Amino acid sequence: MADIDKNNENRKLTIGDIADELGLSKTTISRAISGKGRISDETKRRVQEYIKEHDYRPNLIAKSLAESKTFNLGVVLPSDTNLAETPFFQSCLMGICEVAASHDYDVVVTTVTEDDIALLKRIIFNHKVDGVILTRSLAHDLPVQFLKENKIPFVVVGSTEDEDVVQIDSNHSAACAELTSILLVSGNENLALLAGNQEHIVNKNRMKGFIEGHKNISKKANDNLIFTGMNNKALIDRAIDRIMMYQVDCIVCTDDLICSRVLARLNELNYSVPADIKVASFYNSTFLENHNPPVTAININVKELGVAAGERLIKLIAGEEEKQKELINYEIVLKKSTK
Amino acid sequence: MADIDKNNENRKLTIGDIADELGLSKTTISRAISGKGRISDETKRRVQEYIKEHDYRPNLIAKSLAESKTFNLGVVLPSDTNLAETPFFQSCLMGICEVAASHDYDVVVTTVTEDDIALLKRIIFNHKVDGVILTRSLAHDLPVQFLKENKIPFVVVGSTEDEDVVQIDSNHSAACAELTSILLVSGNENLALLAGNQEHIVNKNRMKGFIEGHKNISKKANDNLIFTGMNNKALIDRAIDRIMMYQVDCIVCTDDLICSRVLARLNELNYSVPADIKVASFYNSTFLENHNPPVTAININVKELGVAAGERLIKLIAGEEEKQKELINYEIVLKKSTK
DNA sequence: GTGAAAGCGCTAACAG
DNA sequence: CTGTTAGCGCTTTCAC
Repeated sequence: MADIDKNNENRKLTIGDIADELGLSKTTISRAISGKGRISDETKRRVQEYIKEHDYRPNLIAKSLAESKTFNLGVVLPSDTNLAETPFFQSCLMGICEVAASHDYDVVVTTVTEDDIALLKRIIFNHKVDGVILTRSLAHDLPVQFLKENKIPFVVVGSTEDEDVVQIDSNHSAACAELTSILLVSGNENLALLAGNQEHIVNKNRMKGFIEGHKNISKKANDNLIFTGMNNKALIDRAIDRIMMYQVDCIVCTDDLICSRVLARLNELNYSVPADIKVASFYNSTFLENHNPPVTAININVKELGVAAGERLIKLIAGEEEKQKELINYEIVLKKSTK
Repeated sequence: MADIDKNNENRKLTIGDIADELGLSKTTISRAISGKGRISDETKRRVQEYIKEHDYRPNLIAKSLAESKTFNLGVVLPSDTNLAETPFFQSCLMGICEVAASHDYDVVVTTVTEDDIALLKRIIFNHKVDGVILTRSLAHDLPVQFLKENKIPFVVVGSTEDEDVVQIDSNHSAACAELTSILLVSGNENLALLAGNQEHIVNKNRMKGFIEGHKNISKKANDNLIFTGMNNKALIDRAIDRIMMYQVDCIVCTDDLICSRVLARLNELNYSVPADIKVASFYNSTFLENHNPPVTAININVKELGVAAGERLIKLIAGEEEKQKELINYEIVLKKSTK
């Protein structure tokens, strides 16, 4: 008989069970839960009491199917090896998880490389997510192109030239310009820049800031002292050799990874910071803070970036359009490495 | 008429559409796709050809509902702040994503803190995942307790005393014992240990290894030189002051975060490594490799750990039981910091 | 070898 | 204010 099933302790409680138990219809139960549609306070109360008491948990899968919504946000992390070393993505993810949960969403993560977005395609074609957050921005951005083509709501943490794309970023070029100007007016005649992969928009913007920081005080950056594509130890070491042949006062790095190698190399060569040469970074990290001497850098609250991205995506999914670009604050932290 | 709907370009192709189009039943299409049940090679071929041609994507949500399976693995990341700085979790996650995708699973992440597992409860009660991977192991482990009570398949990356729990880890105590012995027999009389939070099983095991490393060569670790709970700068600095009053030859740290602070502090105090004092770490990182001098440490392939965990969980979900504990290899890397 | 029909648990017109 | 009914897209008995 049917009761056998219903009495089975392992069986999860459904909306139908509650309906039977309370002598109501499934619709009414559904309404009591969602609050949609008209329903008397009395029945609503009865239903909600029953739910509390019996610890009912709605089946989100069923809801998903009925509403064609997954209540999942997709987060795309780069799996290009060197990037896994950056705490940036992790902090950002934490922020996203936090907002997601507070809006009753969950987070599905997937990885891509610069030229392989198969795993992103997977979660889209399998209908696993309602929208996507990209955690970096590239010059030739496959994910952006793909998501636009497929009309999937998405936001990017970072900046792009593409005006239709919703972007959440800190104002890297402004921040870098500001720090650069500060360095220049505080007695540093010649700055050298060690910049990362120019395929990454963030690095481009930081370099732009470096150049603007010069312009802002009517100087011109020395092209011979700008090194791009500093992806590995060997390249950085070679750049430093070149730099030390000029009258450079301060080495500026676009990120903490480059900076960390720069500091190690200077140490190896027995140069002392800041006595022999100063060092600053456009991206802060605990390592740079812990370093001796502590390193001047630009601080951004990455988790907040994730939170903002999550909130925007959820609004986008709900169909609420807003301004396309959102900037979060930064902070310039002057430390001993440039004093 | 019904055709209006069917001709709608935006509508996703369903199993029913294919059935109509090919003059077959939904059942047959389903069988052709899954390979389950009897079906003629000819029809199977026809269906698969149609699918390729029209780029059909099955709706996993519907499949989930029908099979009561989500095809999602839950990954629990700690959101206790200091841990976000560790690339460990990120690398581990990359590994999990990789296996997941290769087995047609996706990855849902959540966060917990030492004493708040509300977000883990969320994904379980909402039926968002078929199983869970815990990425750290605590002495008083709320997630483990909760998952056991609710009979959810799960594996932990790390070790626990609880024998029923499926564990994937590297053999920390053995590795640490080995490194400790090596240090002792190569001329270091007195070793000091700076250990992290003992609530984390991994730190306990590393400390155990440190002590065993002494025993193995018939020595005894000096209790006065073992410092636990080294969670912050101030505590570490104070420990170092104490250490420098003894005849310590080498400072051993349980992880790279502690080690990074140790190196910075020694530098501040104008001690030179390895001339004045040697330094080693039980956990390697790019920072320690990039440091000058490079730091002796224990290397483990974290991504591999994630891969193993993912594979085990997928088997567990499929109902395949296996041995409870799995150890992956480690490697001891001797560098200049202890020479 | 194939199909009809029921069902997974929920939502959403449409009636009353 | 509440119930009836159909449906989301797929799987799975059970017949034929």
